[in-house]
Amino acid sequence: MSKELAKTYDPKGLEERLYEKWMEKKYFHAEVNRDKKPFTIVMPPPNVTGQLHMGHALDETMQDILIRFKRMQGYEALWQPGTDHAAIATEVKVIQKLKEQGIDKEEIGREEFLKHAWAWKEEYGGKILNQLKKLGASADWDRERFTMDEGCSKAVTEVFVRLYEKGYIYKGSRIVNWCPVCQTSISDAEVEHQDQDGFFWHINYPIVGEEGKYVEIATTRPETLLGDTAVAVNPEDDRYKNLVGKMLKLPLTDREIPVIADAYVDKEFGTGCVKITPAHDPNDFEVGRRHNLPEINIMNDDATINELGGKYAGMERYEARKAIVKDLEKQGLLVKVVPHSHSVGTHDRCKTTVEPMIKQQWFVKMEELAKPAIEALKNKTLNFVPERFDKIYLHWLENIRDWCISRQLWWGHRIPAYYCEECGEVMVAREEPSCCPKCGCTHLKQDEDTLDTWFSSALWPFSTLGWPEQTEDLNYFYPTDVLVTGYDIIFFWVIRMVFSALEQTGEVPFHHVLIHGLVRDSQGRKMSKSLGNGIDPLEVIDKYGADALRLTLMTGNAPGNDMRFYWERVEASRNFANKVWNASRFIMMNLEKAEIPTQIDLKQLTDADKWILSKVNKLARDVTENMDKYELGIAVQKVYDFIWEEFCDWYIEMVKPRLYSESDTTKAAALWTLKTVLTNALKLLHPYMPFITEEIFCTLQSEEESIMISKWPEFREDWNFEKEETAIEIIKEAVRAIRNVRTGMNVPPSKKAKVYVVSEKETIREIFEHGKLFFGTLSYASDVLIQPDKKEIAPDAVSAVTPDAVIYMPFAELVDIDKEIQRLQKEKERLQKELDRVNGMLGNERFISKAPAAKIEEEKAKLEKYTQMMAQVEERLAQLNR
RNA sequence: GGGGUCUUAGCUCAGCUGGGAGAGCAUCUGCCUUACAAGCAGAGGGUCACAGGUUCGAGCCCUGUAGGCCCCACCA
Repeated sequence: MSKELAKTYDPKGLEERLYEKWMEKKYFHAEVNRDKKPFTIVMPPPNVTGQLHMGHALDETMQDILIRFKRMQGYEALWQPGTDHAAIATEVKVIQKLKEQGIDKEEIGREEFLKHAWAWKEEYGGKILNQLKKLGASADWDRERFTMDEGCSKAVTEVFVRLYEKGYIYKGSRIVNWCPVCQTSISDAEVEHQDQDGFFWHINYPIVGEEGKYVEIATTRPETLLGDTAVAVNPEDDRYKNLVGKMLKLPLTDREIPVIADAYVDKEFGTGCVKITPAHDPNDFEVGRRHNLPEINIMNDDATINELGGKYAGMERYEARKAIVKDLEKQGLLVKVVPHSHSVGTHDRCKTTVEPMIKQQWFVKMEELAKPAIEALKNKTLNFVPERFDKIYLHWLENIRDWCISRQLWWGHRIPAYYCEECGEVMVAREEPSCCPKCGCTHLKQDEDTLDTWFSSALWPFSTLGWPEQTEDLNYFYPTDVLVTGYDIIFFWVIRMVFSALEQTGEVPFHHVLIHGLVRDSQGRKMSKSLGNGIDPLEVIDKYGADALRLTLMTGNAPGNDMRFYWERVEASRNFANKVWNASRFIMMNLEKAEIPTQIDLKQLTDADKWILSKVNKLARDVTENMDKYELGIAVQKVYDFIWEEFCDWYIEMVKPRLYSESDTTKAAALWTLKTVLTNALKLLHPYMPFITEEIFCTLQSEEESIMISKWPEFREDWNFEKEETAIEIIKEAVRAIRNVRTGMNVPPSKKAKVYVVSEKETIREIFEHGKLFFGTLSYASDVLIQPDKKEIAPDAVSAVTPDAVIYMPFAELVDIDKEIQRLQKEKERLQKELDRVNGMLGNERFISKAPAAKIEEEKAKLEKYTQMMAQVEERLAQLNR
């Protein structure tokens, strides 16, 4: 009846085949369906030119698990995929490629360059999505989007115009972070602070008209001296009060600058006198604006000194520093040089030291936009998992500064601002205006700048669903349910999506943010290209299969925590896959030999059948609970343990004698149970290991089409068998005790022995009577005798004391009495310790009066159990010592 | 300077709402038992960083200390 499963588990053969089947059958596709509840995840769009790395693998696996889980639960599950144009990263790559061909960006011009960029996108873009498919990602590929496609671009323009009209976007001359290598401004979020060892140069600035008198300042950047327009002191600083208002001769220049008072200056730090360079330091910029100081930009865009730098013009900034220090020294103005470690801002992408520069840029005013985003978290419309990321989110929003959104790049969304070449009028519009509304001329020019790449990704959750149109999709699938991403991207993306969505759609873009950590190498280092320590997920898939990789990434790792990658762990995952495979093969082999009914009266099941059915039933309940709480690692651990231990190591072994017997009347029940439990376990495992579960499921359930659209198991009352569960646990306890004793006495399984189960309690004897068949096999018995007393048992038989029964095994010549006594002594010690603990608790009045009744009952039951066991052990010892 | 996080078996890590310490790998012992040696059956191994506190009871909650990691921050 069943199809045959391949002899050995080979992920390579089946993964590709099954993925194709899923695609063909359109299982990943989601449509508006009012009969179902929607469940939506938007995929963090990987960079078009990106290469799949372990971080993606983890991120996508988590999303796929959630989507598959919800899909099986009957939700209309949409996983919206796409790619990001990754403005700066892509532009840099295209420039590099052109350079290799001897082509210069500036030479070919904007239009031509963009052709190359699009060609690049066509060639490499989407490659990463194909790599995701190898992972098993069940995203709705029919809906694939790109941040620069027509719809997303329209959304970008719309948002820009709206924000501009509301006054939230403005253009201004501000100090921005400038990357001299990439030749563009960057936002604060893109600046990485690095502690660097540097120096404090103490320099004397001569006081004008007071020969031989100086003001000593201290700076870490002497080259910026060329742009100084003041020296500031703290107004409360008594040492310098009389200096305020005086003029200083700026060394190496012919300028004179004033001494001003500003509270920004820290009296305790340095000399208490600060040189003010408004054009090259954010703080100085503020001070400068407060005091109306001139802003002298002394640098070119590539961070060389410009013509305002006099003799230093043309020098690179660090070269200029050296020259200036040397000249100061010559003039005797250099007081001292003190080693000093300070934090330097670098561009996160190219690691170049950022140069603060005053530039005309576009900004988003953040204060008002931040408020609803803060509120959304506080009123729990938005939730981080784990919660500790709340603080990071709030702290950033509460201290937010305006967002510099213009970039001096070509690859990206061009700013929808137009300038009249006649009168200079600025127009921000959805479409290019035909003429200037002010002067009527038609000579208009669009702003040269493009937008920060994150400006478009901030709209991703709704732009991909059709916004600004009020589409059915948007209506149905939005707001999305959960966003899965790494903690490294909260500032760049998560926060910006939240405030953008709240402003544009009036709703949070998602209700939960599931945060994961980094996948590091086996030594705990970040995987990086420069270190060459990265592990290619595709290589792992090639060697062990996508299922093994997915399982590896999901086990032994808590939300938000980093994890290390070990090949050994992949191997362990693969071994588990192999276990599942073989167990399934075994079951199918047996199913082939006999007819089994599709439906069965549960009364026909034996205790063992009911036990495992009850177990898998509870497993479904627990796993669902864990998954609902995003405890994906805990959930899969439970499935793993169930399948390997309970199902394979215990249940299958219990059932074997029934299967092998010609006459056993409960064989059909066993087969039904095997099939049912396996099916349910496979379903619970499916989100984690989609391929192997599908392959087995389809072979096992030939009448069903696919596990991924099968129904997720739910807890059902009629599969709950408490009594049988207890019964089987009692037998398992006995089996373990027997095996333990046998190993301790070096009796191999091949040496069968009679096993006597002694218990005064009829209920216990009944339990063993019911399970006699498999109990005998599991405990290597030649015969099982169940009796109320020790009658007929040889006095030198070896014994094993369990809470419910005492087991005797006459090993005859094998018995070493001394060894047996030793073993029993050890057991006695262990029991005594337990008894002491329980007695300690129960003897504590405060425990009795304060602990919950259930707990007290539990301890009392234990006391009884241990007391009984102790009596048995003691009796046995007395007997042997005789 | 502020915040977060970690410290649990030899290694890497789980441990959900406080109630007798777990997994994988490694080690040791015995097994080719007709699904699986990528396996089976057992074993050893932990004052849960340290010091206090709350509690009948703390790996878990609170405070402090030490060490590691991370993030944020305009001290020139």
